Amino acid sequence: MKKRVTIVDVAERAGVAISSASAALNGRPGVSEATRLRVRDAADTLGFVPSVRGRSLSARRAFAVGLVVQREVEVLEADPFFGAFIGGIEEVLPERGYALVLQVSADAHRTELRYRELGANRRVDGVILNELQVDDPRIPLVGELELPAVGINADEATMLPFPAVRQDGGEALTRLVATLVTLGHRRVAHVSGPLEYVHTWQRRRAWERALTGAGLRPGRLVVGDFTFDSGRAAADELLTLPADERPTAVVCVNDLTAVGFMMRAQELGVSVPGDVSVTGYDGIALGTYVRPTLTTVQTSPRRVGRAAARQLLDLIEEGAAPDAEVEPAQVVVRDSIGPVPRN
Amino acid sequence: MKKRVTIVDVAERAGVAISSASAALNGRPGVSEATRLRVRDAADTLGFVPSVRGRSLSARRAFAVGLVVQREVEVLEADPFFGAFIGGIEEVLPERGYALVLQVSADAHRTELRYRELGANRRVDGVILNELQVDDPRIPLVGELELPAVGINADEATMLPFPAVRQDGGEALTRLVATLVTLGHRRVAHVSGPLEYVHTWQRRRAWERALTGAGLRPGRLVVGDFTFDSGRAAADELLTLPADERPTAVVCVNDLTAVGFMMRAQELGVSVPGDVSVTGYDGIALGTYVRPTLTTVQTSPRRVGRAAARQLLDLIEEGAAPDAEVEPAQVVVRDSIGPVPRN
DNA sequence: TTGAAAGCGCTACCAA
DNA sequence: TTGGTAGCGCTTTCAA
Repeated sequence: MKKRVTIVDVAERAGVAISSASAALNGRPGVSEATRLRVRDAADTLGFVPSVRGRSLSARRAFAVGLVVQREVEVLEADPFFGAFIGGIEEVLPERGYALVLQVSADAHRTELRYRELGANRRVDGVILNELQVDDPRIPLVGELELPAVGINADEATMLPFPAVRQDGGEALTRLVATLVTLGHRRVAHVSGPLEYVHTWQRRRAWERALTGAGLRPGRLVVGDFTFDSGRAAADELLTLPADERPTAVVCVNDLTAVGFMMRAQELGVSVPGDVSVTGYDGIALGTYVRPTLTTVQTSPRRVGRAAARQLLDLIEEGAAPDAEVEPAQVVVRDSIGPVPRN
Repeated sequence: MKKRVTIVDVAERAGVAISSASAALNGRPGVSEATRLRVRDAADTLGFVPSVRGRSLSARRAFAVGLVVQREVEVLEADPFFGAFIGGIEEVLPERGYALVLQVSADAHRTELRYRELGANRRVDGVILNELQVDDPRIPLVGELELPAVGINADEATMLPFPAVRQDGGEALTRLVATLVTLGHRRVAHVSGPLEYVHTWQRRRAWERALTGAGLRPGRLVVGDFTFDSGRAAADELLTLPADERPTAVVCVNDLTAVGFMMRAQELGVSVPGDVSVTGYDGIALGTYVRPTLTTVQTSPRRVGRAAARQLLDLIEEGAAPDAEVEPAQVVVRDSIGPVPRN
C-alpha cells in the first residue's frame, strides 16, 4: 500500500508553499512562471493526480452531475434512446472534469427520492431532468434543494424556473401527418404515450393540429405506454374496428410502439402500408431493421445530451445558462406509409 | 441560500459532542441509548443529511463505483444489453449507500485513461470490468492503481487477480449447435465478434466444440463486430458462396448480428429458415420483434449486473469476495431455425 | 460514556 | 509573488 502523492508532496518537492502549488496547478494568477514550472515539473515526476475528494470538500463542488432514469429495468433494455442520450452527455463531461452519476429508478416516487438524495448529500452539483411530466414534482424539488438543473424538451408553454434544451419535433410530426393526408388518408389514428408526460402531449397536439389544419377531425386515440406491447395492443384495438371506422393511417408516439403495431398488424393479416400506413417517432435503428422499414421523425438524442451537459455545466459554473435549441427533428419517409387503400 | 445543516448543528442541538453525534448516527457502540435518541431526534428535526463529500474525505471512501462502457456512441444506441446490465447494478447500489459513476469511451485507449483517472483521482472505490479482452490492459492497471475490481464473464482459463461474475453460455450454445446438427445441418458457419474479446472466443469455441463433437469439421468463419451491419455483410459473404459450400445454418455471435444476417438474407431472396437457419446470442427483445423470430441463447444481464455490484461492494468493504456464478444461459428456440433444406 | 482534537486533501484568504 | 493558515464536513483516535 504505497502512500498516495498529495499536493503536500508536490509543494515540498518544488520547494514552495502548498497554496502556491495549488495556484500553480490550477492556473490561477499570482504565480511566477518559474514556480509554475517547478510545480508542474514536481507534479509530473511524482505522478500527482489531485483527489476529487479533497477538492470537492474544499471547493464545495462535487464535479459530478446526476441523471435519474425512471424506467422499469425490463423496459430499459428495449429503450435505445437512453444510450445515445447518455453518450452525448459523456462527450462533454470528462473534458470539463466532471463525471456522470447515473441512477435508475422504477417509479416516480423513488425517482424523486433519488433526486432528493443526490441534492441533499451533495453528491452532485446539478441534475438533468428528462422525460418531464405535467406538473413534474422534480421542478419544485430542485428549487427547494437549491440544486442547479436543466430540463429536456420542456413544453414551450410551461415556464421552467431553470434553462432547458429543446429539439422541436412538433413541426416535423405535423408535416408528416399532412403528408398522410396528401396521400388520401382521412381516418388517421394516434397511439399516444401515458398522459402524464409532456412529450406525449407535444406529439398528440402535433397530430391534432395537422388534421384540424386540413379540415379533418382528429381520428381515434389510443393511449399506450411507449412499449412494443402497447403498439401490439393498439393494433388489436384499431384494426378490428368496422371497416368504415378503421383508421387507414396510424401515427404512433414513438418507434417502438409503431414497430409493435406493424408486427401485430401483419399477424392479423393487415398489410403495411397496403391496408394501413404506420409512422413512429424517435428514429431508432430498429426502424430500419424491420420490414417494412419505418417512417418516422428523426430526433438527435446525442446532440440533446451534449447540449444539456454543456448547459448544466455553464449553469453550475457561471450561475446562469441560456435556453438551448437543437436543430429540429426531421421527417424520414421509409416504407411503412403509402396511399390510402381503395375500398 | 440557507445554510446547510451539518453534523455540528445536530451535535449542538442535541447538546453533545460532534464525535458522539457521529457515533450515534452511524450506530457505532459506545453511545448511551439516551444520547443516541437525542441525536437521532435532533438530526430528524433539523433534516440532517450527511455530506458525502465530508464523509468521503474522512472515511477515505468515495461511496461510488465506476463503470466505463467502451462503445461508439452510435452503437450504444443499438445495444440493449447495456441497459439491463446497468439496471441490475442499480438495483443493488443505492440500498447500500453507493452510486454509479458511468463513463462512455469510444476506444480502448481512452477507456484505459478513464479507468486510470477514476482510480487516481479517487472518485470511486472500485470498478466493474466488462467485455474483457484477451490480455486486457485494464487488468494490470487496476492492480497498479490498487483499485478493487470485479470482472464480468472472464474466461475460466485466465486467472484473474480479482473476483468475477460468470454466466455460462457455452453449454447452451453447444447444445443449440447440436440441435442444428440433429436437424440435419452439416455446414454450420459462424459469424464471430472481434478477436480481441474474450466472449468472442468463448462462443466460437462452443460452436467448434459442438461440431467436432458431432464428428463434423467447423464450418466457415466470418469475423464481424457485433453490429447489425456486420451481420448483413456476413450474409453477403456466406450466401453468395457456391451451393455446395454455402452454409445451411449460421451461428451468430450475438442477436444484433443475427438479425442483420436474417434481414439481408431475405433481401437476397434466401428464406430463413427455409434455406438457411440462423441463431443469435443474448436474448434481446429485438429477437422477438422480427420475423422469423430469432432462436437464441438467453442471457441474464440484469442478474449479472446485480451479482457484480454485490461482489464489488463486498470486495470494497470486506477486502475479499468469492467468485459468483449466475444460472447458466438458456437456449430459446424460436422460428429462425428449421431442418436442413433438401437439395 | 463522553468530549476534545487531529486529521483527510484541497482551496482560498490574508499577510508578509 | 509568496507562504501561512483557516476552513470544508466528517471520522476516528485518545483522554477525561
